[in-house]
Amino acid sequence: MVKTKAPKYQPHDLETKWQARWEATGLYRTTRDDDRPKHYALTMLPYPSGDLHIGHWYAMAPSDAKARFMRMNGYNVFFPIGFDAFGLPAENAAIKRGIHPKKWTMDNIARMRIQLRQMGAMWAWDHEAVSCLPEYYKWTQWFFIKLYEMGLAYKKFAPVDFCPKCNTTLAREQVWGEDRHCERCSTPVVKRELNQWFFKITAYADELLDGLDKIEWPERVKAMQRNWIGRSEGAQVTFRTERGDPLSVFTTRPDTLWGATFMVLAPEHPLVLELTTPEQRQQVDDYRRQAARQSEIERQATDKEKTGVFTGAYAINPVSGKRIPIWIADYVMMSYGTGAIMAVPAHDERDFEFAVKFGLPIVPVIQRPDGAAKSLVSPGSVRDMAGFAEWLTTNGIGYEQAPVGSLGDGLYVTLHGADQIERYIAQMRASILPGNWNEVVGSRFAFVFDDAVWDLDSVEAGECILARCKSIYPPVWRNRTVMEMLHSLPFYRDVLLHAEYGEMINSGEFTGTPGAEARSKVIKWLSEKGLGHAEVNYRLRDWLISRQRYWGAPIPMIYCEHCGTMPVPISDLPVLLPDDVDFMPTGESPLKYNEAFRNTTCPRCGGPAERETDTMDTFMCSSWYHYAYVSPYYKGDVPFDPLEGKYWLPVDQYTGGVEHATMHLMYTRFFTKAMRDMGLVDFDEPMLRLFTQGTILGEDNEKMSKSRGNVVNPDDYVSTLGADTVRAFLMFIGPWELGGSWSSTGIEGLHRFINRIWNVVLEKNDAPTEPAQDAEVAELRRCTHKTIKIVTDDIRAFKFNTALAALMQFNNYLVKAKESNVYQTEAWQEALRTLTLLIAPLTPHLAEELWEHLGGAYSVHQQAWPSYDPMLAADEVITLIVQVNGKVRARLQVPADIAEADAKALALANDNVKMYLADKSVHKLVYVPGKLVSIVI
RNA sequence: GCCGAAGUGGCGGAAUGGCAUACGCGGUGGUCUCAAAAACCACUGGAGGUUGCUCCUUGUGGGUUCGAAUCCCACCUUCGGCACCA
Repeated sequence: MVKTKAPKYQPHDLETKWQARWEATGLYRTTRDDDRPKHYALTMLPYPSGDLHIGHWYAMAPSDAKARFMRMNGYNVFFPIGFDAFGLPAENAAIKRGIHPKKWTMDNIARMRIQLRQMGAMWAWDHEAVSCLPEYYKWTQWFFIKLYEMGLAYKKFAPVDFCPKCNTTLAREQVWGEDRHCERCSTPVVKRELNQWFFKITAYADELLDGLDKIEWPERVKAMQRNWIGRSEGAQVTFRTERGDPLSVFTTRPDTLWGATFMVLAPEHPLVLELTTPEQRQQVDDYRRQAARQSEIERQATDKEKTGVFTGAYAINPVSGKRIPIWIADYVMMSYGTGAIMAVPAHDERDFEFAVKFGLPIVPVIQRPDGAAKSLVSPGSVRDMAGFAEWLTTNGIGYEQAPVGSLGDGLYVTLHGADQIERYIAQMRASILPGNWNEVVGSRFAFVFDDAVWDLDSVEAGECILARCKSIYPPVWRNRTVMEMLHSLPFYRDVLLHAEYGEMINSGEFTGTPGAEARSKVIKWLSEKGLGHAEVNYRLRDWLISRQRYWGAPIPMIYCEHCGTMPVPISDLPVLLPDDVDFMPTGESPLKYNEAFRNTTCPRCGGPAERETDTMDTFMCSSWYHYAYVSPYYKGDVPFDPLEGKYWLPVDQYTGGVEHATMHLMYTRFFTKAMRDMGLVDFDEPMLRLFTQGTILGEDNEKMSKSRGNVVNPDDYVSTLGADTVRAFLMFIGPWELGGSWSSTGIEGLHRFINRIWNVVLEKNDAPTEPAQDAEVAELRRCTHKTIKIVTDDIRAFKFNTALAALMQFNNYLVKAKESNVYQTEAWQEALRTLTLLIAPLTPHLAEELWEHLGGAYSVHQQAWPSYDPMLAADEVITLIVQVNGKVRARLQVPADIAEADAKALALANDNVKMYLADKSVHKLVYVPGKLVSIVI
């Protein structure tokens, strides 16, 4: 057969040609169109770091492919792009190299625009938004003022990380390592208290939580947000100090109130100074000073041993009336709940640890649900050790005989259930020798003496028990509490405390209340008595938006000595960032030293006033950028054109990195809810669907970094293999949500595939000499339509890797079919057109070129997505699997519509199957239509 | 510690109750060439074999089922998030 060589595939020429044509014809310009359903596709706003790296490609190319797919499926697709242009790297470049942040940023954007165009994405460049331009940040400032007017912005003192050597405040990501040192000079950072602006995101905590049920986001991201919001239900209970000051605590376990044997306040708690007795003053002051020096992170290190000091003061437990000591400790955080806790050491691990360390009393008030208890029978403590052991065995009680220190062998007994415990104690009472005791711990805490059984059911009981034990066995003189004594025995440790719900015990009138209703009953009772009420607490904190930096949107607030704090009048926006500032770090905003900026006049009294000199967190800019896109730099009196917004919003499909799960994605949801309450939008959630892609790793399976030297520069591959190859390879690596590693040989393989497509479409064979058989044509069409189905389903579900695998398989089939008589039939032409349309979202330039060669009308990207015909895709012949006792013994080619009886008969008649059946009788025959016959013998 | 994701050939991965290892990379052999590269073709999980076949294999151990990579239980490893949150 004679072949006419196709022109060589020259990706670079072809891609620049089509990019120019797409631009010239305005192919991706987007306008409202009420005849088509709209689809707002969005990929996360890039930061203009300088060069487009492979990570940008990995995030954006598949997102573009999906947007193109939606467009071919009849949607009016809006796929905008812009730049998150404020932020630290620009300012650092200014400090280090003397380039103005604006110039650095705008130069980077200019370079990235060119690189982004090389990707061949369908971006609506006419909607580009750059967040550092005054026309943009005017609206960022507008949002600040609106939030302020709604009471959602407020100012308070809050700590920032500060590097004493660089003399500058640091962002969270600039603080590194366990020892929390400065990213640039490795000096350990210190905390500084500064008066800063916050947004009251906590006002929407419940809505942010509940809204998660309404959006199609990955469960992983929703779980992270739920975790971050950290809603916990419980009660607020008011204790009183002995002097009478109210002292409120938050607890999730009001059912354990009777077991609250002490209280702990955060060292910063305002009541501490008043409560501390003169004798304890010195210790408390020292501890408070030490706690203040530590960073929040240091304080929160879990593995650290508990510390604390006694204030000398006492409180009254409101339910038991008992006098309990008040301590301070840094394991209690001022920022959560009320900054004070009731400590229930018997049912909280932290309180237990604290109580054991400081000799505070521990009383169990909740029954163990598992009924487990332990007892150690010391050598010589019972009348007849062997007989006792025998009694245990005959009563089905488990024990182990092992040495107890150097005293000889004892019995380590494990009990289960109230009945066993009861009988054990009775038996022990009968066996225990005078001058000894035995204890049962766990499900019951009972001390068996020769004349009585004492239960640990109150603080006082504990004291009596301990006193008697000391008189019997002096070596325990050192122990301050019964529990401390028991804790010294490792055998007991796992049954001393539990945090489960269970029947209330030792709790006055509530004793006997079942675990399931304990919490609600106690809360109801507390409310009736006026001692407390149901309460919900959140882990979520308000959003700190002040940055002591130059390169950000100035916070539009004015401080007047006479009129106080007030927002800049809307008509005066934007508050322009001055160009002429000194960036040298001082630990404060460079704007503070710009007199022309700082000094202003009061909009109310006209007198001299000062501007706020801090700028805003860049997460502010990115909280509303998807609204800006619909009409960038809008000139009206709201941030975006309401008509455009009404048509395009909200975002239908968002894609981006999972690293934004709790910051950006939480802030933008908060913004949308606030915007709804301002009357700007009529929906609750900004992004209906979210897909989070994984990370692209270096060839060595490690995160790409300059120091590792495993960074891949996409430009190198774009110039040689072409953008289409890079795009398609990134999509082929593996499931998009899992990320994957770069492979320089893998991308060659993809390039080969693209070349094979090129050749199968463009290389001309001689016409076949014989006409094609019907069966051959049917098979070709079956393959075509099956491929349409797979590729459609896979791209819709972001499974680009398997979509490409299906296309490779289809192409491999076409390479063979080309040598047969189906070549140049109508079915052949259908196959080539289909192949071209199916690859259009993945490799847009290649598809456009091939489409032109096939005689299709410009542009391939405006064509309808091919539909598949299930009748054509259906198999005529299937492989019927025959199993004998679950093992495959034969594969039969049978008509797809074979009758059950025929299939079974064929299976049983197969020679290999017969060998396994031999003379045995068939016990069961399973038939799955179209799949298999399973024979059980 | 809690929450989440993942574990399959030499490698990336496919298959979510019915042929394990699709597709690609790598490897081996071949065609073409003076030669090489490229391209193309064939083979490629392991072990055995009487080669028109068998056994083993999806992190480990159990279970459910005619049948399990897939469902259930327990455990191990890796990665991500949160972490003294009362």
